[in-house]
Amino acid sequence: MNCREDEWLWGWDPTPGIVSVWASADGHALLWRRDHATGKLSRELDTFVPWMLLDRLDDLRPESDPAITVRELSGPGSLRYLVSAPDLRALTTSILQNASKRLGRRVATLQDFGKQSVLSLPPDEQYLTATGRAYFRGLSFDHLRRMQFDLETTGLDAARDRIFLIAVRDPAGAVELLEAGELSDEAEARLIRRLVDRVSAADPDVIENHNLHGFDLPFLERRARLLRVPLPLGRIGGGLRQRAAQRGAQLEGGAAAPPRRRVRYIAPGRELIDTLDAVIRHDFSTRELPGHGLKEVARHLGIAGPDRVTIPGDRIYQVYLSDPGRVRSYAASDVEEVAGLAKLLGGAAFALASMAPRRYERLADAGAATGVIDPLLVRAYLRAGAALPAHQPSDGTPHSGAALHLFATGVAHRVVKADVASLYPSLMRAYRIGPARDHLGAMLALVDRLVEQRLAAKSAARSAPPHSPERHRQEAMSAAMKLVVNSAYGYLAAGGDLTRFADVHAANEVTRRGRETLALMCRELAGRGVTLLEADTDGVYFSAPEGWDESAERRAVAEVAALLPELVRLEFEGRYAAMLSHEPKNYALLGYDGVLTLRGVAFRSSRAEPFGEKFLRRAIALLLRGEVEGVREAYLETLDALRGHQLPTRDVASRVRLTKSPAKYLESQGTRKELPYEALIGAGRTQWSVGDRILVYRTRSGGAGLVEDDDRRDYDADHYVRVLRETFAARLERAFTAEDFEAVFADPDQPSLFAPAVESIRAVLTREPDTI
DNA sequence: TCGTTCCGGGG
DNA sequence: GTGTACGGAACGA
Repeated sequence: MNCREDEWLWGWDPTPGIVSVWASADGHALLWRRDHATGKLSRELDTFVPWMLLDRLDDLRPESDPAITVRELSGPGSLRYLVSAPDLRALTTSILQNASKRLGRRVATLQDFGKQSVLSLPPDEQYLTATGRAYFRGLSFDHLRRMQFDLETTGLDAARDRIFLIAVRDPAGAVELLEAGELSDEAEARLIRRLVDRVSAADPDVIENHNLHGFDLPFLERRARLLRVPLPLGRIGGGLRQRAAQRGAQLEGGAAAPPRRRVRYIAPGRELIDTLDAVIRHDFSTRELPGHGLKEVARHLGIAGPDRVTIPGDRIYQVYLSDPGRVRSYAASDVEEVAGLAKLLGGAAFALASMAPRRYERLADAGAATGVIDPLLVRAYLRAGAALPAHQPSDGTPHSGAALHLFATGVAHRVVKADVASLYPSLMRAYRIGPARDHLGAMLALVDRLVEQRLAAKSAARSAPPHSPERHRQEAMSAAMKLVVNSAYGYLAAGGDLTRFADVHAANEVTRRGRETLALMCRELAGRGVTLLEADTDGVYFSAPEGWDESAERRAVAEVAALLPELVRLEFEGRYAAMLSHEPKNYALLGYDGVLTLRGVAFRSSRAEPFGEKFLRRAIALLLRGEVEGVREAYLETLDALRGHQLPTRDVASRVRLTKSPAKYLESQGTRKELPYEALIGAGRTQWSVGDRILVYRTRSGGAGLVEDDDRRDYDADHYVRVLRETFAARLERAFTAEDFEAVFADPDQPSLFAPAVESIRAVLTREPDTI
């Protein structure tokens, strides 16, 4: 760590082992540090001089308070006065008083000045920014003492429902199940006290769960408050504290309270980590997760055990009453999976905490632009002694986006995907596009450094033994760096005055270069004889001419790659036997290994009836293999199965989430009947909770059916036959001429004299008018 | 039908 | 003293 750019990225103070920081406005900072060799935790008190940045000195009276020091920073930025004082609160009060006098109106908080006039960070971030310290130096993820707990409750409403069981996994991996035994205030209070005891005894650095901030902590806090049980989950006294947050617990506060104030909880000395944040962040770049729920994600990532018990959320307490063993197993699996998930996906936040001057838990849920890049830039400017530019309102220039082209629809063969990895940051680097007001060039310097060091981390990960801590560390570092690099563009493009250095003109220049690059790729590929299918932002699908083998495909991509600027790297991303191109961003791919991938809402929708999804998968696989007769057979079989009621009711039902309470639905029932609620009422249910998910279908008698444990098979076959044709078979429309489509999906009950023979039908590819 | 708002997750 | 995801589904005239 010697050069200036490295200090911008990592800070400069080498203090190792920081696992938590708690600083206060009077200049005291408590540090908890873990020794990497012995694993021992130490607590130390440090001091710092609280500071803030101001754009003017009008409201300071240094002559009357000699403890206040002012340093003027260099350069053109308007936040140019670095003001320090031993006590932030006293300084703030004095500034506000003076400002109120000067302006002749009451100025209540620093925020009233507007962020163009003042920058005042929370004490922990002042401390980290000023000292150049950061979390976790010399530690790997496994050095952290991590504890997981998961509440099982009788429902979702903390005002009414109770906690009856808590699964706790200690840092050594032992799982313990705490149970209330009965539904009473005393039993529940005892249960909460036992949880607090376990946390104190294990003394973890980190507490983790899935949706910890959205469910477990707010529920626990509310129950503890109602039962008057103290909740000292942190390492210093007192209960939980709060911070404002975008996602988190909706604060209840009366009906007239300001809407949607959300908070997250803080337990000083520990870091409260929600694996849901890590999942969302991961899916943001991969876009491959089926959902963000713990069970789905654990299954998808191979963390779930084969004997994982699943119970629908609204049945957990009922099941507990009749078969407590199942719920114990369920809850134990939850904390095990959370521990696995936190390690698998949480490494990026861990790595970010060793760069940016913020607490680990803040970096785990922060958006990368305002949450990571901005703190890095603030620290860089202060380190350089340079004044910071203030936020600037938009000049009205609209933001222009990426390109999207659909060149052909229908079925194509020998499909190749080529794309530019990290297109936007590459363009920023290649053409030196950065924020106009960033006079230090810190943003581009950071992006350059991150890209270079990411390559190093990737190669270090590859050469480390699989599953080793070193491999995990390097992979996590690489993921973190990718996250920051890819959000650099988002930082530029952020609307309004959200980010300090936001610059629409620079952002538009990036997208313009992006469109230009994509167009060049498409033209050059087409010029080499391929058929373009679809191009989106940074990548293109094309179909290779008959007779090309993989090396010919690669050669074409490499030739085009050579025409692009240095740093903009076009890569051969994959090749597929066939593709069904339906609409922009909606397509199916059949790999040479036989694996079928469906993309886009047309092919995967959460509400889709299972029989239709199964038909669609089967029909598309056959279609892409050239077996049109098979497609017809699949269609006829599904028709027959529906008409003969051979399919279980579950297969025709849609999964819907309830958004109206019983009372609210009864209010509107007169004006509009809705299938899900009619199904509930028809099944004799008068109580349900908003958020419950149910399976509903349309019955033969035109009513609404609720799928429970039984299988009544009284669904309206004609209705589902129409659904089969109109919503599922219709997804194959582009694959055929209109006449052929009618023949393939003709109803045998309504024979047509002039239909072409299905065995002679071939799928087609149709050029769309889109040109470049 | 179209624009706008809400949601994702947790029991 | 938070952060501008994104794409579908539900809502409200």
